[in-house]
Parts: sequence; structure tokens; C-alpha cells
Amino acid sequence: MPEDKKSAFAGNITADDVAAEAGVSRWTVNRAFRKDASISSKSLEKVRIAAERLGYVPDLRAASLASDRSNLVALLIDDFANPHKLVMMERLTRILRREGWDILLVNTLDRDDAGHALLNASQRRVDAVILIGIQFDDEVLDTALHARRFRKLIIFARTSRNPNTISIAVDDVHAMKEIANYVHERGYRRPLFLAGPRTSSAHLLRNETFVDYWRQHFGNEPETLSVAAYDPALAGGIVENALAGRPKSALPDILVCENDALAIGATDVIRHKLGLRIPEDIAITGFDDVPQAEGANYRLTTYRQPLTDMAEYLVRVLGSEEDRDFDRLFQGKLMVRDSA
Amino acid sequence: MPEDKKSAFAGNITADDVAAEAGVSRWTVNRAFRKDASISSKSLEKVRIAAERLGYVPDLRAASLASDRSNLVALLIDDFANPHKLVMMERLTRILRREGWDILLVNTLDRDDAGHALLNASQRRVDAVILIGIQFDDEVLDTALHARRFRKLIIFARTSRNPNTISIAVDDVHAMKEIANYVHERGYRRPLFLAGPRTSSAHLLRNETFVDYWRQHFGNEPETLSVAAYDPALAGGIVENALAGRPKSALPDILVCENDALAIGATDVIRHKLGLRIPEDIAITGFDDVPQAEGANYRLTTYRQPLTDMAEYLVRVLGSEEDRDFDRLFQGKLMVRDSA
DNA sequence: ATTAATTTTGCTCCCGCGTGCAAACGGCTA
DNA sequence: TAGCCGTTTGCACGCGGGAGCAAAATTAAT
Repeated sequence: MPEDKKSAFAGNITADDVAAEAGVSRWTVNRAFRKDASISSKSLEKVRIAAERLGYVPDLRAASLASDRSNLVALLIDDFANPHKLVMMERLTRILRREGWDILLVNTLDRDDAGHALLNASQRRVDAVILIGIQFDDEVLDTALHARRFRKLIIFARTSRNPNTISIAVDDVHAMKEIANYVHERGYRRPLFLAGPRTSSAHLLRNETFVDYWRQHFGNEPETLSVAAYDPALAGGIVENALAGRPKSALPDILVCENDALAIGATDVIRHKLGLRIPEDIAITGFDDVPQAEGANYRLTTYRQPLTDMAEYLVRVLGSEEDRDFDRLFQGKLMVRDSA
Repeated sequence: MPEDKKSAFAGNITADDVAAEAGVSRWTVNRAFRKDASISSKSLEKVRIAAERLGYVPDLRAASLASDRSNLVALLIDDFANPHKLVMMERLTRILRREGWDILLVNTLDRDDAGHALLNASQRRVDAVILIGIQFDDEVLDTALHARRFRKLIIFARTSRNPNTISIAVDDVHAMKEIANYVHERGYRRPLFLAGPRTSSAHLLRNETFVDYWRQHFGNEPETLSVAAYDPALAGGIVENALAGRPKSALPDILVCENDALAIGATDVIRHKLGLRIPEDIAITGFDDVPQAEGANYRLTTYRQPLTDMAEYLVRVLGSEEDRDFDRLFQGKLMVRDSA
């Protein structure tokens, strides 16, 4: 009795079963589930009904295997301490799914793990890899591209010098100049730049740009502090260590932070450990405009990345068959609030 | 010249190619890439070398198709405004990957979308589905199970009455009683419970438990306020509306929040909009122990879920072939800080 | 050395669906 | 009604690898 297992576990209902039920061939059934298929409305309806009754769902593994397009993209992420990651993930996953892409999420533990993560992805034959981590420097990318099994390798929200890579990011240089100008205009004169991890070549140009620009235009050389990860707690520790005990005159008048994660950590410490007021004693700027930045507690002056536009562009790139240079920089927006 | 495309795009190097290169059969090659395979160390080495040279990586789609085990689990998430989600995702993805599970991430937009999300997952023939959202009430689950294509449906960090579902969660009842007792011991007498969305049947027993327990043991009936999502900003708005303008005597002396997301939003508003001190004017407790809870700014008294233990248990459940009742409640831990 | 017990290898037959083409169908005109 | 042309349908074959067994190669036992 081979017909009796329907009720038990619907796992093995295949297009053949539906074909028999609907009185058409298997290929007609498959066609009914592809959007570009040439099929009469009559048989489409028959297939629909039969499939419904049997609980048939096409097997994308087989489809992918046969067609060599998986409609799967890998999303490689590290840096889970940064609240901005949640926002990026939400935006990306929503838009990717809307366009029919499924997402393989890979938590990349550390820099050495990146290779394994890429291997993971290639075993599933993903159509593209999206990197939104901090550990993917040019060296890692080269290794990845060496064993290239993906048609596209996209660095999201970060630039890369690697020519085989597609980078979709905000224009850091422009942004930092705008921030530098704003900071100076508001009368701040002794900025301290709070930077993230100084990994080999993760091209976040914010630190360099700000410092160079400030030196060239406003004379003095800003101090820089570096945190080993974009983790508010870590950032707080570094800031506390660096500033505690300094006389008022030796304190910076503003902390320019590489992103909001650092800015938030710094804010907490400045208020609650150093007992200083923001912005009266020390002002702060961030970068990213995470949700909390707008909240009553931080009211952080920061720079908003146009994440939706960037994600929309990303899916366009994914859908494109051309082989041109897709790198693109987006312009963000300075969000002036109360912290600076 | 069929041998010349190696350099171009390594996408189509198959076990056959490696077999030819290594001088063995295709099946030996495949065996070399399976951990349980019976293969001589000699040929394993030959295959390793050949595979390395050709850049061969086994195709998991094909493997999955042939073996009917995909080693893929779907992770369905909504509620991206809750910072705790990031922590859960980090913990889950790390441990799942360590155990060899790949993850299909599905952002479930709204309740009606849950069905599509499940469909998504079943098309990839995932071995299990993990739900860590708030929209997956019993009705949605029933629909999901009706078209059951997954061997396991796991609700993480939330209980469910559905018997066909595996729920791995913290013991809310025990936890809330502990919190209630603590709150009372510390001398608070007019608690306000700040609850999340009151969806049909998402069994988070925190609200009921606290209110019932308090009424029975300490006499009065606590007020309850409900927020439409676990979103700090939303929570802040609700709290401000409810408390602004009340005379001091009509204010609660403590806000017991269903989770930290709400507690954080409430904290910000109480301090910065209502101008009250925490815990002197109003105390606050949370639930989850998100990273920020420990930070200098919030110092939130909250309840820590043993996420790592829960995730470890989850992978054990995934690996198990038995068909018994895997539901399990974990005991968490009250983290006493300064907010209450 | 010879036979029996094991391990290793090769092989046939699938897994479920897409590709590309040929056959069948339908509608329309003359 | 025959003749044409465009649309639907069916089909052989392939995608890359797993299960399970039989043949071959080792190893152990007598």
C-alpha cells in the first residue's frame, strides 16, 4: 500500500504524485510552480487543486541542483555586540525575502573562522555572499575569492579595495568631513576620535578622514582612542581609563565616535562614571543612527546611513546578470540632536 | 577542450573530476568527505590532494537531496526591535554552526506572513524550524503543523500549549514569583506591570503570574499596561502617556516589566521626560538581562535566561532521533542591580 | 599457506526537478 | 476541411551525490 503514507508525513509528496492526481505529466506540474512557465490556465488550475489536496510543495534543493541557481544568499556576520547589526539584518532580510532570496545566516566567530564560513556557504552553492562583518579584511577576501564558488561577493556597509568584490557603503569620507565641519562650527576645538578595532585593512575611512581633515583645516591634531570591538561595554572601559583623573583642561570637548555602539558606551561612562554632563562638559557624535540614538536617553547627534536604499540597491545587484563594476557609495544624513 | 575551465569558475568541479584526478572511483571521493565513511587512509589522502588541487567542495544540495537530511534549520524571527533578539541569535547561530547545522534565516514580517515563512522553509526541506518570534501563536502553529514538512518545530524562549511542538523556555512562572517576592521584600507596594503585546495565545505567563501571585499574597491588584510590541520607543510612549501628570501618590513605586526592551524604554522616559529618579521615585525590573542592562546607564535588576544552556539543549534535541516529549523549562537567575 | 573474517571499493539505482526539443493541440484562415 | 502557425505538453537526459549491496582487497586465524 504505497498510497497510504500521505497522512503520516507529507515529506515525500513529489511532483509525480501531483501529476497523477491532476491527470497531467510531471513536467506540467513543475511548470505550474514556476513563474515564467508556459502553461494553460486550465492545467494550472488542475495542478493547483491537486497540489493543494496533497499538500505538495516543490523541492528547492532539486530545483537548484538542476538549474544551477540556488536563490540563496549567504549572510556572513560577526560583531553581534553592535546594535546596528540588528537593524542591518532586519532591513536586509526583509528586502531580500521580498525579492525571493532565501538567506543562509552564518555567524563568523573570528577572523580565522571566516574561511570556514565561506566554505559553508559554497557547499550550499549560494548565488552570492554578503559580508557585514568587521573581520573580512582584504586578505580574507582574497582567500575567499581564490576558491570562488559564488558569482558575487558583496561587502555591505563597508568599502573594500578588492576589485573582485562589490562594495555597497555609505560615503565615509564625505560623511566625516561633514561631521568635522559641524563639530568645528559648533565651537568644539579639542576633539577625541574614538575608533573601532584597527584591523589590518578593514577600510573604514572614518578615523583617517576625520583626523586628516581636522589637522588640515583646523590646525591641531586630534587624539585617537581605539577599541578592540564595536562593543559599548568595551568602549566604555577604554574611555573611562583614558579620561578618568584628567584635569578638566586636559579633557577633550567632544568625542567623535566611529559609530553609535562606541558612542553609547562612551556616553554611559561619561555620565555615570566620570560624572560629566553631555554635551556641556563633553559632547558626543556617533555614526549609524541606531534606534536608541533617537531615544530620550541618548539624543545622539549621529550620521544616518540610508540602509533601505542600500539594501534595495543590493537586491538590484543580485538580480543583475551583467558583469560590470557595481561598487557604490551612498550619501547619508547628519542627524543633529542634543549630544553635540 | 573540456578540461580547461577549471581556472575560470570553480563552480562545476564534481566528485567525478576529483575521482579521475585521484585515480579512484567517484564513490570513494564522496566517502572521503563524509565523517562516518569507511575509507582507507591511503585513498583518503589521495582524494584530499586531488580535491585540494581542483578546488573541489561537495555539493550539499545534492547530498541533501539524496539523503533526505538537509542539515539545515530554519530560524524564524520577527520582532527585531528587541535587543534581546540579537543575543539570542548570536548564541543560537554559534552553537548550531558548531554542531554542523546551517541556518536559514527568515524574517517574519507579521502574523499573516508566518505561513509564507514556513512555506519558505519547507521548500528548502529544512530538518527543523526554530521559532523565536512573538507572532507564532497556537493558531499559526496549527497551520504550520498541518502542512508538516519538518520533523521538528521548536519554540525557543517561549512556551506553547501545542503538543506537537517542542518548547524550550525559561520557567516564567517560577521567575515571576521570585521577582514578585523580591519586589515585595524590598518594600515596594504599588507595582505596575508593563506587558508586551496581548496577542491571542502567545503564552508568556509573566503578566498573569505576577498579577495573580501579587493579588493572592500581597493583597492589592497591580495595574497592568500593555505595549503593542517589544520596542523600547513604543514602551516609552505608553509609559509617558500613562504616568505623565499623575500626582506622586498615584504613581506606582515600581515598574515590573515583561522584558528588558520594555524596561529600557520605560527607564529613559521616566528619567528624561518625567524627570523622576530610578529607583528612588520609581524602581524598575526587567527580564532577559540584555547586555545594556548591566551597563552603567541602566544597572537594571532583571532576570537572566540561561541562553547557552537552552541553546545547547536545543542542538541535543535536533540531533536526537527519538520521538519523545522534548519540552523543557529552564531556571534562570535574578540579577540584582541598582534599578530596584 | 590456505581459508575465513573484515575492511575497502565499485556499482546500480534512485533523490526531485530543469533544459531543450519534438510531438500534440488549438485556433484561424482560405 | 485542409493547411498553417503559435501555444502546450510530454519526454529523454542530466544535475551531484547517497544507500545498500556485491566484488575486490586486506587482514586475521588456523
